[in-house]
Amino acid sequence: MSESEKAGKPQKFAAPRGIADVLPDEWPYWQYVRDTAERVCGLFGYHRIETPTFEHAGVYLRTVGAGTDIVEKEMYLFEDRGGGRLALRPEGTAGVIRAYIEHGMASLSQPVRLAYVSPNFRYDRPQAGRYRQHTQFGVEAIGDGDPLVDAEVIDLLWTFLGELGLRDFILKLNTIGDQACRPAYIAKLREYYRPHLDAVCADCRMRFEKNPLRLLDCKEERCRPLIAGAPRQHDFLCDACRDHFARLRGYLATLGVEYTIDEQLVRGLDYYTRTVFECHPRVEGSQSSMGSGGRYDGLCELLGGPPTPGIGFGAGIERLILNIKRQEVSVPGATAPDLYIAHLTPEAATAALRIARAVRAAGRQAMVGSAGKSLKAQMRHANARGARYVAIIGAEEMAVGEATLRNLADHSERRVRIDDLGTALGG
RNA sequence: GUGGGCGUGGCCUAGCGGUUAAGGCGCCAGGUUGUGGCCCUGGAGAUCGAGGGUUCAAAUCCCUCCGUCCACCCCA
Repeated sequence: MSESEKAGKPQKFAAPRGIADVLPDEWPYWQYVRDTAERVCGLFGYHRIETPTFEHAGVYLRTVGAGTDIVEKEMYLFEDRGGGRLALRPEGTAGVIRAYIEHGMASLSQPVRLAYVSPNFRYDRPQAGRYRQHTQFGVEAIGDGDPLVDAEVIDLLWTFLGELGLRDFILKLNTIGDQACRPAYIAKLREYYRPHLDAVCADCRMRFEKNPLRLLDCKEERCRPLIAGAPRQHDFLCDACRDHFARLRGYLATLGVEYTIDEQLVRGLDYYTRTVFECHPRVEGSQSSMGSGGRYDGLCELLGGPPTPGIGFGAGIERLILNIKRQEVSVPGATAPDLYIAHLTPEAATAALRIARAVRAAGRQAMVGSAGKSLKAQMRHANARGARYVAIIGAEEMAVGEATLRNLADHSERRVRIDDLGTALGG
């Protein structure tokens, strides 16, 4: 029991750590990003899918990877009352693949093109652009392993960022091989590192065991020389992977997508194969990634489905908004009332209600003033809300069935029949 | 998980040991009888994050906890 409860006062609550409210002032940014995502998905023919906020824990435990931070320390795991082991969604892809398998989407024409905007949960330490609940716009193209689809998905992300009005972003691209060639490379990498394990940082010793690919992007100064001399993944790619990557690069060149090959780029989830990519501003800040993803050709099988290739990306809306603000992209603001109805008597209040309904029926935003407030107060309110017109209705107007219609921009006033207000606002 | 900064009315900030904690924004109300934006006046609103300690005296110093922000890590 808290101190305040002992004192008999109700406890005050704050949102849980790392969980943010989106307040009305922020909403225009959200709406802008969501609308843009929806529009671009429409252009590419990606259809919306909505999977549940929680799944059987195994959906993530089996796919994301045993050594990953997500599984090891970030998942929100809980039991329901029936004893089922569940997990709040930590990432978007696994649940979509589960739905793909469960609903037999393999029998649709492939690839199945899906898109979603949904909250993800990770128990991580919050900081700028990092939350315990964040919202991802994600896209998945499932059932076609050709690099043409890789190019399409990357183009979708690229187009999306461009449509958002973001500038100066670039694409980092890499291939991390597949089940055929990656094991051999990892063995080679381990062989190379093994004699030097006492020279590298503690994190790298752990990476050596759990996620050797990550050895390559350690930022510790002492680990750098070793990285420089490490065997390169690209030298170990099988012919199929090499060809896949080469064709993808050709497609991207055609599209004019500006990218840099980053052999250090690996992903935090184990299921990725071949293509991995990440978009970020040319001038990198922390947490500035604007979207990243990759191919996951073995994922479907991990969830008991047929062998099915797939590729997708996720983009964090909070971070996109961070970048939108940093780049001062202008977004459409909140809407304002077309008509604010100020009323001065109880009878006028009733009329105001009727007028508001008529105006709204004509497709325009109407707001009724607060009862019992002075005209001055209502005018101030109308102005603060950015109303275009104010209809003033007092005893004088009521007597003749009219309203005084004031244009707040040019201060002009005229009398309008109350019944005509719905249409009197013009264009 | 590691390191650092910060916690004063809804928001931003002043005060950094000594009378009733100050200002700005916002909110509310007035500035003649029914009229906004600027301006003026007034008002509401703070147990100075919480607990403990030092002191005659603490928002101000010390400790603990909590929260928050930033960075590392990781990632969206």
